[in-house]
Amino acid sequence: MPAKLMPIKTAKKSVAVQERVDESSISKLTPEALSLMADFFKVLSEVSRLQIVCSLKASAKNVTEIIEETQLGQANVSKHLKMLTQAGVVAREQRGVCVYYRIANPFLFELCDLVFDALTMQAEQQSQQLQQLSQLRQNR
Amino acid sequence: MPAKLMPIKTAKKSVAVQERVDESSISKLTPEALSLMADFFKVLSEVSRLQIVCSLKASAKNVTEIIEETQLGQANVSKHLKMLTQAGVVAREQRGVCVYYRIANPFLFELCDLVFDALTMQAEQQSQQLQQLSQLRQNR
DNA sequence: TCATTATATTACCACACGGTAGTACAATCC
DNA sequence: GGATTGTACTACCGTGTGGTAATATAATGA
Repeated sequence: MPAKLMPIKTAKKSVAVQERVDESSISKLTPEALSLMADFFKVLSEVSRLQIVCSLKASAKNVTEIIEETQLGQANVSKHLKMLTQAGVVAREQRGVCVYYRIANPFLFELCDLVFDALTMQAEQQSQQLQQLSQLRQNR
Repeated sequence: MPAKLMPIKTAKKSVAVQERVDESSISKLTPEALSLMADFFKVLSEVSRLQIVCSLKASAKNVTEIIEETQLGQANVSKHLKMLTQAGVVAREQRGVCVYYRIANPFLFELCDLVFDALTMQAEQQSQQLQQLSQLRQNR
């Protein structure tokens, strides 16, 4: 039974006890905890997997539908879905002959939107800086 | 000049125009945009780099200090710092002989805390489900 | 000048991983 | 039974990348 996680707003509830961390802090995490985080990020660090995740945003889909939407190879999609499932990012559900996958935790979309916005702003700032630079060069 | 990005709360301001996306949505991103996101996640998908990022949470540090704190090899740290710098995650600043690095965008910590909380809750739920399962087995 | 310190770079190895062809397997249909 | 469909798995190849030793470079100090 795939478990729904709570939305971000209420997520701070009970953090694993981490001998006196200054409240939700990355600074003193053990290498093991960092390894878990790294694994999570690794799952999201491939375009194909992000494509699959995106294709599941609107609704749950079976493998064939995912293949059609992403234009990825069948074995490839199957492999990625296995990884996404093991990571708890998507949930698997057999319906008759087909196997449907869905996002296990809507938190993922908030996260991706956040990252996308940050990257967008970063890109904007960089282009602004380039503009300022070229203006400086012209005014010289 | 490393640019500070805005905190999460106000980050939604100006998203790159993406022909009628339903407001901050991953669902219809181009493969190119997904590729940028994947690259960002890939930077954070290695324990060593997360260790370096963590070591910079308290304050900016030079390479030698980072090496001491993380216990990583010098060439290794240098390589990772280059990658982190190119990704815009950390900023480089030469002070005399030493080179100091600092987190370029505090947004990163909010992101990592969010992910850590989510992973923690996920782990908690899984252990709860295991408990329930073993109880079911006993009551049988 | 020579040694030392701080950082970066290169070359190399080992390994992980993405993609794919081929195969397996179950269910359904003819 | 035989063919087809939907999904998973295995084997394999090529590439990317983390770690490290060795080297480079620049600055500082003896």
